[in-house]
Amino acid sequence: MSQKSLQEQREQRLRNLGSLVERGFEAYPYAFTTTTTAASLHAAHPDGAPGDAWPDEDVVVAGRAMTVRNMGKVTFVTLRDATGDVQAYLQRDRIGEPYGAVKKVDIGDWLEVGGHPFVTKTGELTVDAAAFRPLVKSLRPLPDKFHGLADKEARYRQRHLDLMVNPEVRRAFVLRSRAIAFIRRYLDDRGFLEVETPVLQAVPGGAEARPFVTHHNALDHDFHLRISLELYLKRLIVGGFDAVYEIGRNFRNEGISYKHNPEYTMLELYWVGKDYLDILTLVETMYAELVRDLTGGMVLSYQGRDLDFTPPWPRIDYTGELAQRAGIDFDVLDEARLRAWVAERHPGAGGDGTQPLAEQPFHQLVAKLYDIYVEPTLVQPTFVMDHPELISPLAKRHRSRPGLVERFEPVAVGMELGNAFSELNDPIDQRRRFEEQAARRAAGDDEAQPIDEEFLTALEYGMPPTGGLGLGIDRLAMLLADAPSIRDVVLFPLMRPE
RNA sequence: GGGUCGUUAGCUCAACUGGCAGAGCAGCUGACUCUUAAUCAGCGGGUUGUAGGUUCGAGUCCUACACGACCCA
Repeated sequence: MSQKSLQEQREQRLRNLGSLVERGFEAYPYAFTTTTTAASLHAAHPDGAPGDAWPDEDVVVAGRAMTVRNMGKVTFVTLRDATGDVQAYLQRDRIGEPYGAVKKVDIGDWLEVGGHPFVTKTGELTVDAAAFRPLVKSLRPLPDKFHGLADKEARYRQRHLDLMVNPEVRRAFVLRSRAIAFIRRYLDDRGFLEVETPVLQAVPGGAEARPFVTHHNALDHDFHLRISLELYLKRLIVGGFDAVYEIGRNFRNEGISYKHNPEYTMLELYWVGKDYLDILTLVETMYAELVRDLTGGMVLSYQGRDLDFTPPWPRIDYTGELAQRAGIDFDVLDEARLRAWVAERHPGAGGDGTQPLAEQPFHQLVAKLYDIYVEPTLVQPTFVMDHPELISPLAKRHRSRPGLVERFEPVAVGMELGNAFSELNDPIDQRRRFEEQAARRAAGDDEAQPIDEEFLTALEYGMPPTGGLGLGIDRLAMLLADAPSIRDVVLFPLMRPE
């Protein structure tokens, strides 16, 4: 690919770097020290009027030159640091001979500027430079200073550029980081212990998903990247910890969509002595307090809709809601009747050539009906309660509702935000559930979970009654940042290599 | 997996029913001591995603491929 213009600009910038060195500047200095930042300088002088000046206040700021307006013997430079933008004013009469080097400053270079603050005729707080120093040369031109970088592919592949020129992008990732920090603080304050469990697993379990496979050379064995944190964390409960959590990356070998990235971040926690209703209270309170802490209110504006996180959130019944939404007037777990109903209502095969809905394995059929009739209708934060056992192989049977388990999912804007159970701690029942999963695997369902004998053995030592939770961090960040796609809250979303 | 759309200068985008590939920003030269999308004058910058095809002639039409976006399942 010929890039003559780009090459010319790069060569010009290298020549400019050479000129700066000839003038006695260090090409790549090792450190610099500032006295303030763009944001704190603005905060220190909030109500400056044109003509105001603080000649006794010496400040040093540093940042990337985003615009350079050279007017001959005076030059304005907009510097951007991690906190925002601040303008610098370089005039020959004040700086003296080194002013000649200003012509060799390119947009994108980092500059250190020392001087005193004043307010320009047009009311902008500015540092009147007594001295300046280049900190690093940018060899490449920045994207359009007005339009920024718009091409989504370029923004994802070159996130550094996206962050540089599209300041609102930074905000989403700051929010994400603060949310994670809040969760850590919240759980630490309640006596939870943060732990780390293996990413490389011989038997990937804890969820129904296809794993990535990798190979360990010295052991000459294939391992899987984890698809959940669940089974190892429960083994820690067996071992005697009474409240643990992990915030970590899961890897699922499946498609990409606005709410799915193949690697994504989950919070999982396990809490001894608690059942799913205790966990529900924890989720409701933690989510609400987090939203209030980060945004100041309980209502988030997401893609034009107001989401109210004020507890208590509505609770709806999985099977009951499905029946009502779909207009089914019998028990949705009555397989024969449901298949007949589906055969009548959804006769076609899926667009991807899969078998007709009515002929799919019953657990898949139920889950798909939920995906069609229930999940998309749930906009406000809502708890979906008491799932069928056949789609919940790790959750404890409901204490009073046959065929169901003690489980809930927080849902908002049609997105599953998490998943929680009264954890199944009966090793005999757990083995039976695994065997059902194994039968599904044998029948060709490669998302069904393999039997994890080590986990079963651990359970046989006795896991005390425990409530557990998985919470999607990326989707939480989407809500907080008002981001329409998960790729807007993942710094480097997975892309096919160019 | 299916459908629709997109890919033109470093960036943002034009280019009619096929007829010399353009603008703004960025860059270069010059002017300018309060500008802020600075302004003014001049100049350079292209294998139009890749590979084929149709045509006197292709950014434009056809085929395949690559990458991406959006929608559907």
